[in-house]
Amino acid sequence: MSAANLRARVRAEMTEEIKNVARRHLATDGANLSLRAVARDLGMASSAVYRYFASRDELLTALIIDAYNEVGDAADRAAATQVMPLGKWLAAGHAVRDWALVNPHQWALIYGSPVPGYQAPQDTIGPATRVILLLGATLGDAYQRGLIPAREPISASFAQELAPIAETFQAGMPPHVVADTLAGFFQLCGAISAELFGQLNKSVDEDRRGFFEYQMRAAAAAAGLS
Amino acid sequence: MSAANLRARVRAEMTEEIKNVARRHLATDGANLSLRAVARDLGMASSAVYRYFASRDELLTALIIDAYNEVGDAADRAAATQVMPLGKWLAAGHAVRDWALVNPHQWALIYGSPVPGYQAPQDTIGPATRVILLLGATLGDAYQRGLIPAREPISASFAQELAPIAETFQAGMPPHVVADTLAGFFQLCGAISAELFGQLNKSVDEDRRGFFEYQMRAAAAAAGLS
DNA sequence: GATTTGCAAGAGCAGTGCTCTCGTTGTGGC
DNA sequence: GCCACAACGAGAGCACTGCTCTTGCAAATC
Repeated sequence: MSAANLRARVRAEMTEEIKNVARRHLATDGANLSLRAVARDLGMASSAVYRYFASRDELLTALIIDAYNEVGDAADRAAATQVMPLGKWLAAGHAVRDWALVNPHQWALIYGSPVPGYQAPQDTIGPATRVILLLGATLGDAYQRGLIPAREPISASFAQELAPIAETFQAGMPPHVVADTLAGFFQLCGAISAELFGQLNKSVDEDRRGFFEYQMRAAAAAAGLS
Repeated sequence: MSAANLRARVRAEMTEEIKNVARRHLATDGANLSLRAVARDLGMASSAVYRYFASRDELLTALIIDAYNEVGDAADRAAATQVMPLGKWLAAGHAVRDWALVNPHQWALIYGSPVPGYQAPQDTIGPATRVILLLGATLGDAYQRGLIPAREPISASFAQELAPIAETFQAGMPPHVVADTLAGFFQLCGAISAELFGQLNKSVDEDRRGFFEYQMRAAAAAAGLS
């Protein structure tokens, strides 16, 4: 029994070890991850790595799923510390940004331009939507609590366009809440990516956190939450 | 004289030809541009390409500068067709998005995650700031025309933080206009990247243009322009 | 016309992802 | 306890990459 588990346990440890080394390489060398270099660091032949990951893409996929879950966990944890929707909204945003600042290359992996030949498999779409679902739930909760004032309804065609996305959120969310959730999420992604990838002027690294919060508050205010 | 120009003219044509083929490869194979493949397509030895570009990075830099200028030209042209600031703002946004939809890989090159070992040289920062400067000029013009209502001033520390960026815009622009310009630009980048890189649900590709305009209008409204 | 310069081609080096084969070693059935 | 079997690691090898160096040729200059 325990002997039977030996192989499985060693395999699980080895898989995790490979991912850890790969993450380290990702942090130093950037996105062009070399499987051979990872194998060298582990003191094993490059062909041996293929016993654990069928290809470089599959290793990248594993890292991507882990990254999505890490940032999703961070956002969930931060939101859980707050009671009011605006507090959850801001806490989640800061949590995502903090995680991105600590793990910039993993952020680039999931929210940057897609890796050249890489095609995201189905396994990734679940973890990928966690943050946006959290934001949607937060705004939806605010709407149900009456914290978001009534607004003239969005045009019918626009509402119909957003319907498939609205289904993945809470039932009964009006289209403008769905739209503002997406807009807020894109603002979040744009702000973090711009800060990370150097679009922002170098001289403003003093209190970027304040400017980030300014934007997240503006996104919440655009939705009617302030 | 004309014979002396022959070399120079052929060289210029060859340089342009290499960039064109490289752009075509970029559009089909993604960001991992192969210099050898480009050379093969041109019917020349790979080593010959190094007479025109010292390295693969230098070729990428040339493509990046061209892309920045292309999107900058498109935004300038679109804004010039409008007279009112909100019209310029929306037209510029749509022009950038339209260009990105036609040239997604070039968009990824300039606004996606940076290429692995690539370090942007000084030559790129000029063309890189054209779009954001246009947006800043548009909001600044609206402010001077009195189209943006007075707002309670931003906190002193926040204003000081934005000062270095404000200097690159028009003189006398209040900090909140600077902040809203940046926020709008990040919203633009986030929305386009999300649309291009598939963050958006596949079912909503019908009228994404409408949702994009919704976001750009919200960004303008956040700045006080509507 | 002689010489210097710009250019293209080829060979070659070190590195990559990935495949195949070949011993070795742990695992489950008898 | 033994044995077939599957999992595993290592090595060689293939086609590819970016880049350098040398060699020969054509154009520009003196």
